[in-house]
Amino acid sequence: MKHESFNESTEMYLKTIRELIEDNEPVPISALARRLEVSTVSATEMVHRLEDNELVAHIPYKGVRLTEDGRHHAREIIRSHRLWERFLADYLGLAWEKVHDVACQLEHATEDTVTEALAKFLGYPETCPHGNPIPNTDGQTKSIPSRTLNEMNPGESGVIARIHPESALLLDYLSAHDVKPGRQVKVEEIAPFNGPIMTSIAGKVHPLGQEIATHIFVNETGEA
Amino acid sequence: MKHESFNESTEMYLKTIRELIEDNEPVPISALARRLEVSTVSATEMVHRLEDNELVAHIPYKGVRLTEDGRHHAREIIRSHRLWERFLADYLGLAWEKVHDVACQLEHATEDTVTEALAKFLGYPETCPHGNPIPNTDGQTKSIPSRTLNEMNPGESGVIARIHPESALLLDYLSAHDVKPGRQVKVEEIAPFNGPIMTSIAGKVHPLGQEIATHIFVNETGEA
DNA sequence: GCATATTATAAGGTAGACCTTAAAATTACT
DNA sequence: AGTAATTTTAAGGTCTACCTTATAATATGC
Repeated sequence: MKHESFNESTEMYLKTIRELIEDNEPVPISALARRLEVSTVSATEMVHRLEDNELVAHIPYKGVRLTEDGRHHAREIIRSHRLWERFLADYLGLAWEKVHDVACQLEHATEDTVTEALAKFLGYPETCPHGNPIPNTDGQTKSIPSRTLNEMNPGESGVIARIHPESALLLDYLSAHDVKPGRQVKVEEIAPFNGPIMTSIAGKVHPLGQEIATHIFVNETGEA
Repeated sequence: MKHESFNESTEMYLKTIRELIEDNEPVPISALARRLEVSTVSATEMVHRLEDNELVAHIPYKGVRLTEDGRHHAREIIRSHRLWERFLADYLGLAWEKVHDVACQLEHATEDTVTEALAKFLGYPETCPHGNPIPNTDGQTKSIPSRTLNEMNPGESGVIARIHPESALLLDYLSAHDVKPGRQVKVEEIAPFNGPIMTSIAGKVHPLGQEIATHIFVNETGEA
């Protein structure tokens, strides 16, 4: 396992690929490009560079997979990111919805030894403030069994477990509507034609769009 | 006072210029280039870019001065750097000689609001672990009245106050020889022809080169 | 005052990470 | 099987921050 350090772009791609992986399917370059807000041509170019560095494997017309090396680096970046988020929220008192952006900068400025020291200082927390698991050094990520809000049916309720993937815009919106891990949520009604999901959170009713709902993971507690 | 954010190169130049200022004299581009380890041509190009952004004023054949804006940014970076050093040393337990390099990365990933929160968390420390003053928000930097070791005469002694400017190589060397702020130091003898300065620190005799000595600031406590 | 440094400018080049437009290859749908 | 959509490749461009080599301008020391 090499311990090279890569630049910010490389790290962003690796991290994003890992965030977009679902069921071990290769991640389409178009999905990558969308998330990173670059053209597909640029993303393709970059994927070639990542291939040269043996960080990803590209299956034409299918997508990219992380190599062992790539997975390792992605994990370290995500680990660093989520640990910094904990620090920023718990020790510096920065707002829940702001820590993500700051951690996005800090994650690239942190080598493994520092990440380790930070983890120790924080007492090896298991999740970031948005509920996402902090991978440990040996690659174990505590999987959280939960469904996304858009998969739930009217009448079902649960507890918000995590927001994923995060973005400043999303977190700002959710924060303003009091949607945070730990909150009890109930699906009241789903409007037709992919309309908003009417949810009640802390006594109030919030209409949440379908796309937003895919970012909200809920631990079900039963029907009501 | 604008609150733009600049890239790492820009910040490194501003910081370096501020570190090289002495007696308000303009900093020669050659000195800048040497410290940043780039060619004088590259440094000149970059200085032109900084001029375009109104961060520095260049006096041909003399050197560069920071503008009001440039000074402000340089101060914020140095503030952030030294606060991170305190955090890394005091809370994460990283080695005295290692924190500089790590802080060099973190400083560029930190916006002013985070620097503020960090300062508060740390209890507004006045110096970094290497003894350098942490500038406060309104531009005040506690000046430390001290001489560099190479200006001292045989027989004089004092307490090491600060190491400046810092670099990984220098700090590693000094750490290995137990040269740190707080240590009592006495100049025993100065070898001729710019030879080493024989100093006694904590009972042991250390020969220190002239160049290294210019980085060691001492508060005199009298002669002996 | 003149030769020697030092400093500045000019010219041409590289690498990384983007961009656009356009054409070719492949996959997916009916 | 054929068309439409997606994906990839190609070509040409931009910007930043570097590089080298070479020449011009200014300073400094004797």
